[in-house]
Amino acid sequence: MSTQTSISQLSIAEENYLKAIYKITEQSDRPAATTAIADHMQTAAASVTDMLKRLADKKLIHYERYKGVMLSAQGMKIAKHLVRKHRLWEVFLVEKLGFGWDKVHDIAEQLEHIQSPELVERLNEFLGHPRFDPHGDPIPDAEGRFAERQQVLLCKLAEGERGVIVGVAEHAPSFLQFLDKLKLVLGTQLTVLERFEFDDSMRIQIHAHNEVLLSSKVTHNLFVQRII
Amino acid sequence: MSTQTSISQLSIAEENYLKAIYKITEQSDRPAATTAIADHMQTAAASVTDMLKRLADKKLIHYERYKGVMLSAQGMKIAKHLVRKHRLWEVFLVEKLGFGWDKVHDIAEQLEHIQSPELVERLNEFLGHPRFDPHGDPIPDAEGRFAERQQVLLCKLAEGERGVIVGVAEHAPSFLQFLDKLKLVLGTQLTVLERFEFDDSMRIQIHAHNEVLLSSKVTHNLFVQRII
DNA sequence: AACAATTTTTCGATTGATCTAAATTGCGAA
DNA sequence: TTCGCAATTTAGATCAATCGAAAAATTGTT
Repeated sequence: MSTQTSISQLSIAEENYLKAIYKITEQSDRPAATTAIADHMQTAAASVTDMLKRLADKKLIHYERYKGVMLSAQGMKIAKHLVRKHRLWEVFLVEKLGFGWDKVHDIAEQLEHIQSPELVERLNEFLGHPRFDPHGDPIPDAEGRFAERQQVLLCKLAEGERGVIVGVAEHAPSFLQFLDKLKLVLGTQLTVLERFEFDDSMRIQIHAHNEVLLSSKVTHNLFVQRII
Repeated sequence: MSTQTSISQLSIAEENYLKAIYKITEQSDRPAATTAIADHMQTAAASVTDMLKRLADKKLIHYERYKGVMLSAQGMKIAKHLVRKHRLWEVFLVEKLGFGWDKVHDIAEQLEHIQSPELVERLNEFLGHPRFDPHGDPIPDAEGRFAERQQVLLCKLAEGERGVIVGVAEHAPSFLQFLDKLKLVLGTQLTVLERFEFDDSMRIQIHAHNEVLLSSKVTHNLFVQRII
């Protein structure tokens, strides 16, 4: 057993900062800048600096002034647990309560702060140990491990290639509602009929008969798994 | 349609005070005293006075200094909505996630602060519109109306009378665990075999064969519905 | 290398929620 | 009726979280 710091009761604000730092550093693997965090959290840069000092005192981040910030092992653990909770609750809201995938983010944003390890594990059980959330994002397991998946952006597919929609890179409700309208939901199979270089758009065949023209914006935000 | 004040985004602290005032005034119908609130919330009396001023400014309570406090119509509405959410979440935790009835209070205490009217109504639907929570307490409907039920304390039953357990007055985990041990769960039918005046205890028949002696403390905290 | 632009931090202040200690009010008993 | 105690409020302080403005550090450009 490791030296359990009892998941050190954090405030909601502190948890939100950890999650923001996680999201920012997740992509680039480089330290998160103060302004990047401020942008992500819709707060003033001065507020971020204050909080970084507090989080550093609690050993949740590695912080040197003017140098950006990285999560410590403990901070990473908490951040991943928050992501786990967020995504499990999203599955609950969509699968059990029937919410649309465009409506669940804000509610899950609140639910992820509920403190109860047993609740999380029972919820996971109740949902059948889902590995992906309603947007196709992987749900880390209790130890913080993510499921891997062969996925590429739709824009990477060549003419004639087939794929199945497995996720979205963009989570804006308007984008998700647009996908609903076009019946481009997770699990949908498609074939690339034609690619137009001049504007990066693609003509796509969905199911048997439907055929749609997708803009660059769309093809760059849809994850598919190739079907060979 | 009424003049929806948009359920005026309150802080968790404010919501907790409203609920405490609700619980205290619910029984006696007389104004809640500052110290009663302080006891209930485990805070200093001075903190209560501060908060009462803030809640009075927001028109959620009727407050005159030194005179105690009552909920306003708006405050009552919010308090009842909190009770509704709390009890619905308790049903969820017990019925869907398999928690024991002695484990759900603290988690529901957190979940009741989640803000989303749609979530509450979908949860209610999902749970099959329950009218009572796992402890037998009534769940107010969306308009704040409670279900009525013919219930009396077990200690009110005469020798020979029969009843079915429908609720508990005391919610302490230790009491609930004790009831579990004795298989005195909600829905259990029982018959009063004998009453002992000297210590107010009762000999009770449960199901077909079981027979137990219940102390005054127990019989004064179990609600039963008479079977005629 | 020097300087201008940008980023980040510091400073001083505010708000909400809390506390202890001191002052005030209300009420019951003598 | 008044005196004393308990309840309540006020006063003054703290802590977390936030802000705008000013100062400091870094970065990039010439």
